[in-house]
Amino acid sequence: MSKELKFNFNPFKKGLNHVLGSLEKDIMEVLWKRGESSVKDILDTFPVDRNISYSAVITVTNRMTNKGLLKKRKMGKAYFYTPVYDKEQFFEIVSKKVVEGISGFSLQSAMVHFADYMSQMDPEKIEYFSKLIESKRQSFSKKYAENTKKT
Amino acid sequence: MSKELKFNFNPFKKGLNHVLGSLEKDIMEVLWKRGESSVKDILDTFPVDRNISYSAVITVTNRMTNKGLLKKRKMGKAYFYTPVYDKEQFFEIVSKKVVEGISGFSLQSAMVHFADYMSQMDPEKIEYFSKLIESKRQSFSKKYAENTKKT
DNA sequence: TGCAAATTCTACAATATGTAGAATATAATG
DNA sequence: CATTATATTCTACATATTGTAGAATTTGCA
Repeated sequence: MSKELKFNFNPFKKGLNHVLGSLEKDIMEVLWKRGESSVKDILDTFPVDRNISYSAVITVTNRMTNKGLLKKRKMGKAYFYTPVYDKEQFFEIVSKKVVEGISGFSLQSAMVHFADYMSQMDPEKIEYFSKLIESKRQSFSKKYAENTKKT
Repeated sequence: MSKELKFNFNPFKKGLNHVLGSLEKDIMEVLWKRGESSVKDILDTFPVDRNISYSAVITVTNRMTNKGLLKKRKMGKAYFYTPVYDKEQFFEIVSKKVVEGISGFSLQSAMVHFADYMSQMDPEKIEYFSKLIESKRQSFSKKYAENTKKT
């Protein structure tokens, strides 16, 4: 029943808007900050000059629930919404899926451009990544050697 | 005037369908294979049982032109379409943009998942990437050292 | 039981993509 | 130059996603 999380990645947007619409993003951020909240709670966090109807928010929270982003629970007369994934998990899931997707799309290009991107980063990041890859490389060699031996 | 290429990346699809709709993909592939072609040329490459109208193809080729995927040129009575980017360039552009996007989204996660993905690849890929990163790392350290010296 | 508050339903807008019919334009040819 | 085959343009509908909201209905609580 619980839908699998599906999303698109828009490379031309920023931050959460890579993955979420503008209102969806605002709602997610409110929920990550406040935790379980009602539509009224969410509306209350919006600046007064943001003219957005109760209905609009409810429609979007329900759509997000159907998309697997939120879960809802009735308390008193209102529904309260909670993110299915906390912020860290969400970024992890998106990153994993996009990295796998782009690697499958063109591993060679992905490697090159990732390396390029890294090279513009601060040395610590590159060091970190370099070591990460090296450890992967070694653990793989080890496994590979073992398998070879077995065969 | 010539529009900048814009696209979305759908991590849940495969190959070119990560970026293109089904008909768009088929058209791109025909054009990459045949080179500059008319709508009729494109239609002729489709299997007979694929009932698709002339209008449908023309509409999509024109939309692709507006999106910056194709350029068109009148020859005789018909327009002929050509990809703005060859296949390799196109994969490069998409990879670069998506890698930059996902790195900006969460560099830490991207690094980890990219390393994970690599670790499932064959050793040659990991070796290659390991060396790529290492060379980037070293050239960066060098530049960094120089800049430090200067300051 | 009655009302305030919340939900559901429905619907419209914009964008993206697939699809195609009707009307119109145009090149080539007799 | 008129006819005709063919290509284009225009328009429009379908589905999907996201933003938006009014109207009708439900419901919890006082």
